[in-house]
Amino acid sequence: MDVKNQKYDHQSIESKWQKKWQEAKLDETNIEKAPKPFYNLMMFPYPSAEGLHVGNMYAFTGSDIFGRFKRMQGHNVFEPIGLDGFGIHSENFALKIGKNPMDQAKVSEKNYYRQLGVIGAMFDWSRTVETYDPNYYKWTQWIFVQMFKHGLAYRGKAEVNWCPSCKTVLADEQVVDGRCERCGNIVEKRLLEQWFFRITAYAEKLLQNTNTLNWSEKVLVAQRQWIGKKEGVIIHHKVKELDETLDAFSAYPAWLFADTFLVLAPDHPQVATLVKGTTYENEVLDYVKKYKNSKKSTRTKEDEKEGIFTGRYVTDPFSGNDMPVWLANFALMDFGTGIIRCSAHDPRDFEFAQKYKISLKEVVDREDVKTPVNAHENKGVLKDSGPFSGKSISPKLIHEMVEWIAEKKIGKKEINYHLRDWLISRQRYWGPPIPMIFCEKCAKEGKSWFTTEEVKPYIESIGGWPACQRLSAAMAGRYTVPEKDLPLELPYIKDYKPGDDGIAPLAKHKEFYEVNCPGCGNKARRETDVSDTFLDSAWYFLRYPSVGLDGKSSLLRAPKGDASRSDIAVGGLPWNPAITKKWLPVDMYTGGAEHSVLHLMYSRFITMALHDWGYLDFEEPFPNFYAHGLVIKDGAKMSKSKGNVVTPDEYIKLYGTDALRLYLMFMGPFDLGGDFRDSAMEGMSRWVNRIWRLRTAQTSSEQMQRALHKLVKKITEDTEKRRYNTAIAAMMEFTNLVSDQNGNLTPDLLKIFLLLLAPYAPHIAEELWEKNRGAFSIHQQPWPTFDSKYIKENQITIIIQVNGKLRDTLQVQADTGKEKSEIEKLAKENEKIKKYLEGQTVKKIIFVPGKLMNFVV
RNA sequence: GCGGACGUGGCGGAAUCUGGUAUACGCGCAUGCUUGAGGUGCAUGUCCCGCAAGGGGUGGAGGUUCAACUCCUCUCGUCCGCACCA
Repeated sequence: MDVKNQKYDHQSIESKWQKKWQEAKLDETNIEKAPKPFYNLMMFPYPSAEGLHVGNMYAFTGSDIFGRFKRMQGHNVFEPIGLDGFGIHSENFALKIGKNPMDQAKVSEKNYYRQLGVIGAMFDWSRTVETYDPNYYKWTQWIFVQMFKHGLAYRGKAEVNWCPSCKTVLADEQVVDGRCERCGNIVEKRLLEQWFFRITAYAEKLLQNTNTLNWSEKVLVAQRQWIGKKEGVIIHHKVKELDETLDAFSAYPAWLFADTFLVLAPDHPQVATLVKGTTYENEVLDYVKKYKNSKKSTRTKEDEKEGIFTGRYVTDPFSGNDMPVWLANFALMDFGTGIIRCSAHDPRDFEFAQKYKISLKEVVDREDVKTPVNAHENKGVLKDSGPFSGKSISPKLIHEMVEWIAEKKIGKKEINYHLRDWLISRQRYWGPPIPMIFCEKCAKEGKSWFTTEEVKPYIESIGGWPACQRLSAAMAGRYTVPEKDLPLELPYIKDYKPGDDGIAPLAKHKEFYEVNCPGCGNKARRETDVSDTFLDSAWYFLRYPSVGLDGKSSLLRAPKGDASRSDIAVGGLPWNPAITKKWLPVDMYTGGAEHSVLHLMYSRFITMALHDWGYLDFEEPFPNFYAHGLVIKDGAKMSKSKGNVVTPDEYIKLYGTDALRLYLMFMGPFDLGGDFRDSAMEGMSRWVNRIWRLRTAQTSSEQMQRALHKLVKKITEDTEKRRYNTAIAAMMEFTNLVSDQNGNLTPDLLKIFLLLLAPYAPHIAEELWEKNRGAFSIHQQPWPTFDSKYIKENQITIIIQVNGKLRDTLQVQADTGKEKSEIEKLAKENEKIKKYLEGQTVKKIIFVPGKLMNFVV
């Protein structure tokens, strides 16, 4: 017998079915009519390389198996795909290969979509989203406009990362330990005026809602950590000989009695006032100049301990003593008030005090600081071990201290968040131009969009006139590009490279930025920065179900104008409200934990804002989120520099899509990732061929029937919980059994097995389904059910232990296994057991019906 | 420093949620068969010590329990996130 002829020809069979499925529009969801919508979403890829990475395929396969499973369970599954191709990732790749990002986008799109087309996922190709499509970013700009109109977008000064060698602005993610990811040079900070989104306004809601989300725990923890809520107090300090108050923040109020000096951040706005006219003035200002805006990453160890006395003292409201005021660069303007009360408790403060010979207080026992009064009387300095105490102070004591402090009017309660406002502007080319206009004339006259007639409908939503006037003053001269003029298209330019001066490429194009002011009609200047790529991906899930419903969808794959769809035309919104109500929020979201903080936080923020403005009826876009693991290669992280990046293409060609899908899912638990090894890949290819060679017979043994029903139960449970690795192992066990029994399997039973296999290996399942006269398509069949009468064993194994150690097992009828006396009799007759019980007194017998008996002697 | 996850054969990993036959499934390896050879395919074996009977064994030390990979305490180690955070 020639085995070669029996080899599964994956290439022709897989492409045959891919074509048939496409022709049958098997994966195109009837968005309008679906009775049981299930929105199965996965994070769309950002093209930052030639093509798809095996890590992408890993994520998509894990998500797709779930989608296919849900479809067979009777849900109308919508599984969309698109490209997050606008922004810095794609731009950097284009720059690297010396191409215009706009040209490269088309090449990448073709490549990615070709690859995504052969990974066996049930993508609905009639509704793709590309973030660089003007019909998409029209609405990204629309969101920016709404943000501005609702007072959530503002201008402010901010530091940006600047690499002096690459002569470019870098995103935070591109700065690793203070150095440029690409060239290794130390990154500088430059203070520039930027656009921000006021995400901090939602800090509390973003935090509170984490309790309602069904997400992987580690992602929720990361989100809470990122928001970083800290409750504490602000203590007011009167400066001696000056009419000035210094406010310091503390999260550990039990220490406050121990503090002996104050430290300000070098860039604190009150520094100049403090030192004005003192003998220390010049020295301090030199210090400020040196350390202003310096971050840990750009400083040396010695710098960290540098400080300077301001020549001023404040009165400690707790003790009435004088406290010297110092400047030191370990105080950050970013946190709290930029002023620290310092004591011997903190190792950093302690070292600083030692160096500059600042007096400290004695340390007393923890027992003395159990209440605010105790703490006060003892001038309570905590002692745990040596001069430094841990920060483990009970929340109850903190609460009492805060109340006490508020009562004595020494300070006030304060909640501090680590979350910062979202810096949204980029001095780059490849992104949606920020749809704003600045008019100098209007600015001088104090006019802005907030003073126009158009503003009235929005007044209420931003809290009435006072808020509006405040915004008006801060936003003088600012107008949005009129909504009817959106999209504000990104022009094709030749000088798209980021400038060595930190100026956006579009700022060199008069024809782009010269516009008339929407307010006064005079010459004004259009914004030339583009928005952050995270804004593009913060709302794409809202778009997918509505793609095509406005008749002018995605550039490349727009459904041809369909008159029957005119009744649900979108009109003035990025999405169709009825469709959105039907399909959102997303039923299941799958993605990597690595960028789950930023992307998921921003998406939640945008959704909450849209909800508050009345555009959406839900606050949380992803009630269910599953974080998958990372694929590594031969024990090491995949990276271009190591040259160990696996591309799905070669493996699909060699072993087939199904084998690769199965292998990826078999490597390890889906939430933990796995190690990609070529030899193991071959093993999976062998199994696919074994499935191909499975033979059927006229009859099946009862054992086979039982095994199959158990398998149905196992695969159903494992797939639901996404334990794909153990599900595949169970299927392997089943095929091993079939081989052992020489193909003792009827076609009907084989077909049930194929149904279980279908979500995992869609092509071979379909082919074998057809060969066994199953009706097209296997993927539209209902998920099989099991009969519990086949699950119950009639022969069971009873474990016999002596003192908890396994000594023998008994094979008995299921009924017998429940009878204690019966089992005891059998066990005591057992030769092996007899040996262990001989000459011993049985003190106790533990019996678990149907499972085990344990003799305690 | 704070927070989280994890630690099981030569390797990836099962069993941990719900305490009850530790190492399922796969890789690798070994031997044999098939084959002109390589490959493929098939069969058998594969935690450790021991001829066997038996004994030991899930990073380490304790504890709870009739029984612990599983639960608890401590400890060591690895990985991830946050961090001059007051």
